[in-house]
Amino acid sequence: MVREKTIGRLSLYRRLLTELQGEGPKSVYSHQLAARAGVSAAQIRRDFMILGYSGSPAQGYEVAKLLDSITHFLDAPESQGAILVGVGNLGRALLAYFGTGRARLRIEAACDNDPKKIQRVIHGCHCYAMVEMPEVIRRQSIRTAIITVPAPEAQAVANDLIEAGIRGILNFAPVRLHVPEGVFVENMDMAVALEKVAFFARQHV
Amino acid sequence: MVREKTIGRLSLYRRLLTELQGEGPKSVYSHQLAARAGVSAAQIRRDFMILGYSGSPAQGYEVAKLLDSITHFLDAPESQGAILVGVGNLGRALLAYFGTGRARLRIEAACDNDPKKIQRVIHGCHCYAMVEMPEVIRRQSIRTAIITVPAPEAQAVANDLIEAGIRGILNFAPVRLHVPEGVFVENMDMAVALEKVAFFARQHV
DNA sequence: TATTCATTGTGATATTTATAACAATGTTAT
DNA sequence: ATAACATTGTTATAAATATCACAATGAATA
Repeated sequence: MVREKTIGRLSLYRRLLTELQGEGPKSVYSHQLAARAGVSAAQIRRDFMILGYSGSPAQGYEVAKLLDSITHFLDAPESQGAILVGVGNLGRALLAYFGTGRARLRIEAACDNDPKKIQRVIHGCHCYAMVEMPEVIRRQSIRTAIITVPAPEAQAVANDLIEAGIRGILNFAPVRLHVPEGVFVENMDMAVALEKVAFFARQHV
Repeated sequence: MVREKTIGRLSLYRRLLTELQGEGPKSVYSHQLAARAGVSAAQIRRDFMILGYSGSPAQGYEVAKLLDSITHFLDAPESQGAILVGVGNLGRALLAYFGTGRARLRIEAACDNDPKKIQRVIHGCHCYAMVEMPEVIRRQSIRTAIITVPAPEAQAVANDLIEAGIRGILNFAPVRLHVPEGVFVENMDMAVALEKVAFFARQHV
């Protein structure tokens, strides 16, 4: 019943609303948020239906209350951690990217099997040895993982992660992971994305 | 008429088929490729309908001919270049990631406004000053761009890129770009992706 | 040669996702 | 007060996407 695309947009709306809040306005209309999000106003109102918060036809939505509603819907009651596996170029870039803030969803640990990285702190995140991974995941009750290892290792890493209790994987390795029922995988396949863009760059002329 | 999702999958199939070719088999059945791609066999056969290449009910698809057909459909007749703007952590990681091979689609140039990076070669890619960007794009007939600049700069960069002739953008900045009709944008919003994974890691229990 | 069989290509159908449309709301202007 | 208006919430509709189902194919076997 929960639409996958809707979840992604709610996350986007939350970020946009947080930015908006910093600019002053206490309330916002669907069409204003729509313009920032690059979606239709109808889409926004439809997405908000699952939140259980209603705006007013005259004032629109109260930014603060809307943010509360989205956060209540999206986030776990307690703060949630993630683990990143594979501290190569891309892994480090992601550690830096996610480093700042995000009280509710942080990368709490990294893993690699390169001795030069193990027990180091990289962009503010402690790097453990691969063998320590299951214990870290269990100790910190982590359910979300980011895979940034080379393609040939990705499936084995995924298996270990799932074995240790991971239930959601953000996969940057250019491989389709085979996972059991109940494990959610989101693929960030950058090679595919770039080829898609190149294709439509020609079509859309 | 060309389905966006289909293009992405064709790109994926091509990569999987190239891997497969290295393993020996000269032909492949839809269900074999489906297993590797993590989609249904029917999905594969349907996607292939736009290629104008038919397999045989007995032999399946000839890998080499299939690869030719996909490449003929996806790629430009001449090789196509891309430009990357923003050589920060993520930008460098992508230069490394896309560095190897890809004869038909290469990152031919990078841009930044940090004097320490300008006129350097980073992961095999020459870094130009931002002011040189339009000229590089025009000279090398580049139509595809990757944006990895900080969020506040992304829209201005996009405007300049489009002005210079870019028609497809792979956007890593956590901002929705406003672009004119005829310009294709693919957002790689990693914060949104991670939150989505975290959400479904809890739901899918 | 006739039969069996797994597979293909594609029309029909289902599901997901997005848009359109509009009554209900409540503020503002008259 | 009342009318005019822009906006909301939601139902109805459309478009995009995925699955199902099966006749047609042609190699392998008998």
